[in-house]
Amino acid sequence: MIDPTADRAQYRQIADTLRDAILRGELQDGARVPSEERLRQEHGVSRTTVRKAIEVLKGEGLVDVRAPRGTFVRSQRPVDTVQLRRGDRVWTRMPSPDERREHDVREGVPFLIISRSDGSQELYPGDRTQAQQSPR
Amino acid sequence: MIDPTADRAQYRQIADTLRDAILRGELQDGARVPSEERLRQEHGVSRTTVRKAIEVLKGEGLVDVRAPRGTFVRSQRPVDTVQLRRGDRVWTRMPSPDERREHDVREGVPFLIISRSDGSQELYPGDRTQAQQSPR
DNA sequence: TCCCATTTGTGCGTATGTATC
DNA sequence: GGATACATACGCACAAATGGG
Repeated sequence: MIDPTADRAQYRQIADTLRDAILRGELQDGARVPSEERLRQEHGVSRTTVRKAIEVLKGEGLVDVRAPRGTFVRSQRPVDTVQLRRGDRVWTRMPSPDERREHDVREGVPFLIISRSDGSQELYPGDRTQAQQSPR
Repeated sequence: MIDPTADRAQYRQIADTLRDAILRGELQDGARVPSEERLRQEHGVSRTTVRKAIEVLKGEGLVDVRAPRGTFVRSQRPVDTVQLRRGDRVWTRMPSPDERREHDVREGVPFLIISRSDGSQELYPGDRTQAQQSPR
């Protein structure tokens, strides 16, 4: 139950509740998160507040909002593995909206970036890519 | 000038304008972004709309909101380099609010995660860390 | 110290649009 | 066509922290 008088903002409390449910596996990959209207009633808050909570989870890459179908728990296991070579460097940053479109990446999903020693650069969706050192 | 009748949402148009200014260097590292009230007047929209635009830029890690002082262009910090060893894997994901506090990471900044072959895991702030293959 | 203006944070209500089922 | 659900945008109000006088 959320507490309007608590030190923590109501929308953060709701986000905490949903995050817990996801991380505990109560809401599994692909599961539907209750609708904004449903959450609004459950927690006795405004729709604005519910939407802010969902925003938080989107920013963490935990959910995927597909309007107007609903909001769903995002599966986030790295599936593609990219091999690293000597001298390669790896870093990460958030994409711009244009880059998200171009690379088909959802909100809350960072890029995994590999700079090869020859100067070339490769961008990968961070929710399904991992880089690996050649085990030799 | 933003166009309320355009296909693109007004808050996205405002975000585009600000992003351009930042990327073109018109708003430099550490520079103050105009206040919400100022932007509201400039673009003739509601504060809600302005705040959504800022949200977008926060999500991209381009600005840093320090209430109630203002919103600032995020300055890029010096980059730490982490050495990769054989069998290491690298990936990325967004932190939760708790993790952001713990690792002193701002909104819109992803983690760079290194899994060592011994099973241990290291989390780094993605805005100031890169991983590198030992050049041997 | 105190007051005040500024600025962001949080939360409410409302309305309309649009895509899906 | 209708119900549902998310997107966008407006207005309002109050809180809290900062900084200047």
